[in-house]
Amino acid sequence: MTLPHRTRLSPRATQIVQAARGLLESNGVEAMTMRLLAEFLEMRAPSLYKHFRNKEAIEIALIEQGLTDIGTVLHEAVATPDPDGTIPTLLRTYRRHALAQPNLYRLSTQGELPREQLAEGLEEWAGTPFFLAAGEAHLAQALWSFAHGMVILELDNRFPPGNLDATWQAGATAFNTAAAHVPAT
Amino acid sequence: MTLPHRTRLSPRATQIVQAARGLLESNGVEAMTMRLLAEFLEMRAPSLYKHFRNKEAIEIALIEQGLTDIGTVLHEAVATPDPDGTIPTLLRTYRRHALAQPNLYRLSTQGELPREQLAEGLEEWAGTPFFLAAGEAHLAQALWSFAHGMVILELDNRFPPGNLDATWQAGATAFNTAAAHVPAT
DNA sequence: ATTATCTATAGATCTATAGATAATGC
DNA sequence: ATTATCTATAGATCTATAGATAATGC
Repeated sequence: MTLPHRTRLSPRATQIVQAARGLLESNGVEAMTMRLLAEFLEMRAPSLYKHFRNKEAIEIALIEQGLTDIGTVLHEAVATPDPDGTIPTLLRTYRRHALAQPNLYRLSTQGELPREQLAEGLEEWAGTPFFLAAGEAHLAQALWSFAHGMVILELDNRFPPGNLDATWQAGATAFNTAAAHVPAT
Repeated sequence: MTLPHRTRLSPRATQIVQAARGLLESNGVEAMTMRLLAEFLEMRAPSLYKHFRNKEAIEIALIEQGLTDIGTVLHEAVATPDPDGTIPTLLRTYRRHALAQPNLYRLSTQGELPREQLAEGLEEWAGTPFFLAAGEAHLAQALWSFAHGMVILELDNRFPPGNLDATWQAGATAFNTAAAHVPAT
């Protein structure tokens, strides 16, 4: 399955998005202001508006990057054969990827998506690995919800102290068992 | 299991929190400002500071209310015998409750909790029904993650058009099967 | 007396536009 | 010529404090 086309950006605009990503990841979403971004780039805030219509346009570029990155690693994960089964592999990959860039993960998965401004097909493409692993659309969505819930609760430090690996394992087993009962097509 | 004590508030402070809840629910979290809250109450913003130290204190009262409400309905749900099993009932109740007050749900379940300022034991008490339904701590956390992921993705309009009931059903079945294999204590 | 309200205002933000100036590309 | 930058600044916020005034409770 091939990656949808993303909005093409000028070299300078690409630099700005990279800087925004760095700022977001190291200082959190509340640091993602035009002023701080400009400061980080050693330029003045109004100059940013020659490259992006407004702040939202930068956020959209970041969301596209977040969805592209996550889709890339998940597609790779489900393509790799694993004796444990593809659901545990998918979940491990999902968790590792999200925790490695928590703030970009949040930005691209929380809140409503500005779909009409996003590269066509990107969102669906990024979610397809769940379908490939679960074998059926509803179970796939349930599996995705479990993964997202786990990640976001872990990032928000909502779990009591304990062994989170075992929690992932419990969910993986439950979904793996359910997937085994999906009739093959 | 008995509800932990919450911070006691003066009658006027209670009114303010109720107004804040109304404002939050009808206008979203970005409308939850001291100015708009005061306007809603037909008073001036500085007067609010005679009742609450700062804005965070109001948010904390709201979070306590959110956790108390959710805990109350979930405890009731798992106490009611149901031929379908307690996991499907718990999930149905969780979803219905969250969707009925989406903004309070978000406020009390997203982001880090200011635990040291929250009523002792409240968070744990609100989550106990998952343990009662799943029969084991790790499966309980996985079930909670599934429920939270489903709700938050539904609220954020992240699912493609389709039958969400079937998705809940798929998850419920997966967890129900897993719970059936938990050895009874 | 005490408590709740008010007015006035400090002090920090933020996004975004207008118009001048410097740098680059044909 | 065009594009990228700058300075200056408009116009909206926000939270929170200080101190005056009105309302309430003993």
